[in-house]
Amino acid sequence: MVGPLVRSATAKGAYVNFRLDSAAFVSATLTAALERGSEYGHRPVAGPMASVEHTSANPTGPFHIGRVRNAIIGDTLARVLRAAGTPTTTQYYVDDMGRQATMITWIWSKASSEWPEPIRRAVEGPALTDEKPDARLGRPYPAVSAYLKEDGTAREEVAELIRQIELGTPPSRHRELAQEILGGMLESLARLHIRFDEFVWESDFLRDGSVERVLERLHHAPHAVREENGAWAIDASGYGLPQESGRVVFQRADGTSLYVLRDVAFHLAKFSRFERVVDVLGQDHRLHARTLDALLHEYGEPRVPTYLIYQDITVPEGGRMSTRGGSAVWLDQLLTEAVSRARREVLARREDLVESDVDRIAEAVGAGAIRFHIVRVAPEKPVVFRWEDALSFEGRSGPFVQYSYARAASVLRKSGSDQGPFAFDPAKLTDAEELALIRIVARFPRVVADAARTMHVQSLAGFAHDLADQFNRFYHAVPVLRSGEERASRIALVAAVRQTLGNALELLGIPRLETM
RNA sequence: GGGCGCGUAGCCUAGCUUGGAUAGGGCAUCGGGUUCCUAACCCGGGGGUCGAGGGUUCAAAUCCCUCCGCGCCCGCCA
Repeated sequence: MVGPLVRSATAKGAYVNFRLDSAAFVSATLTAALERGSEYGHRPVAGPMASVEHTSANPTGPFHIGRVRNAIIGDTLARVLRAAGTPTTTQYYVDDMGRQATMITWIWSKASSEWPEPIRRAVEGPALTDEKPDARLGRPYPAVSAYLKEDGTAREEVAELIRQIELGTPPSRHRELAQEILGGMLESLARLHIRFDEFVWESDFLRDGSVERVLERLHHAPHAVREENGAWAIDASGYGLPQESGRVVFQRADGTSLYVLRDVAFHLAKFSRFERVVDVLGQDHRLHARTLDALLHEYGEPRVPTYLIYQDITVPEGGRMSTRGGSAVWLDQLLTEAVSRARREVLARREDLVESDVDRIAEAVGAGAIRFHIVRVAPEKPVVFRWEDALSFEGRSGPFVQYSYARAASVLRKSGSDQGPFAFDPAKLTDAEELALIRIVARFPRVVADAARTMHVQSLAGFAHDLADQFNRFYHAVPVLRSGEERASRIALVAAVRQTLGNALELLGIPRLETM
């Protein structure tokens, strides 16, 4: 039991207490953090590849923050997996085949003078041209959706477009419209430092024949049944699925494919490239996930994806965020609000900054506040959106962590040896606040590995807060630059904290600020 | 009705997978701290039947059962 780091082990009641060799522990921790630098807490990249599919929102309009929860959880997970040594590809599944995207094409295929009156009325308002494409092109969407419920002729027009898409002859502007809207959506996510490695278009699985191949095999699956009207289904009674019919239809009577069938094709493609396949899904997709598992099993694919399910973000009045109900809080709106508030905070305490620095800091703080606010809560917990919580810059928040990082950076700047080398003597780091701080720094690699294994991305936020919190205590209790013979060692400790805090912020996708 | 998820101080939340020491934080509240390395900070106080009940165990927020409340889903939609 006793080794290089353990000085003694004693039994106490039901516990064994280990006493660490403090100097060796301090030395090992600081050396690791300082020498490994941006790789501290990471493991070498090796081994099986992973795919993380997240966000995948229909290209029909701007993000509301309910959808953004998916993006933030997924992006953080991908970062954590990579840090834990798993080569990870993020995938955005673009649904260009469903009614949603088709409704957009339907309305924009008409000159606005031909738009049905209720839709035209709904989008009347200030000039639309300076809006982002997702906002501009997505504007009629809620009205179109409502209109189709009332108007059978329009519904039939949309159905005809869907058939054309299925046949591989989509309306001319179909994909371009989706692409343009998606571009606007991604612009917003980029402000949260969320980007994707791949965009997978649903229609591609039809075009390349993989849906057809899946179909051939599924027709001969163990529990495949043909309905009287010609539709194909799986008798899912053995899978414990709650469908009232007991069946999962995967091909319509007219021979066209259903979403879950295309998703089977997508996942087979994933399994051919990735060892670990993770889907980040809202809780409303739980049943879809189980259905997909059942179909993969019927197909003969032994693997199933790992699902990271998150609960909806609701509004205080109750209910999910709804575009139609007008209860949605848009990401762009939230960003604008967060950044302008951050700007006020910066201006209130800094008079020495040039305008461009104020803007840059405000943008980083606003984005940091939003990301942290979402990721700090376990995905399976429901979240009620409240402005005052989302815009909190104090306590357990992104800006608090960013501030602590900037504070450490400031100390190092003033130390005159910002970039090191950092020499330390463990015998000089004996204060209780110092040791507490070092213990948290030492935890980081474990936190990253555990988060990757359990997909508990919220623990990264917890760690970042704990480290920032203890650093602030240390900062108040222990002088660094004004200290005597401990000075060099304390500077090294601050450097190790800056590095670790910076690495944690990187995993959270929150910008590091050298000053704020 | 069935399936799945959630329930921890006034509010928000960690811990639950792998059961262990006085259940950690944050917001709010009350009281303090700035001639000194960034006060987006720090120190201190008050505030808890871990939804309820039962069970397993030397030991339960954590595992099992029942119940209650809330959410989601149960389409030839996506």
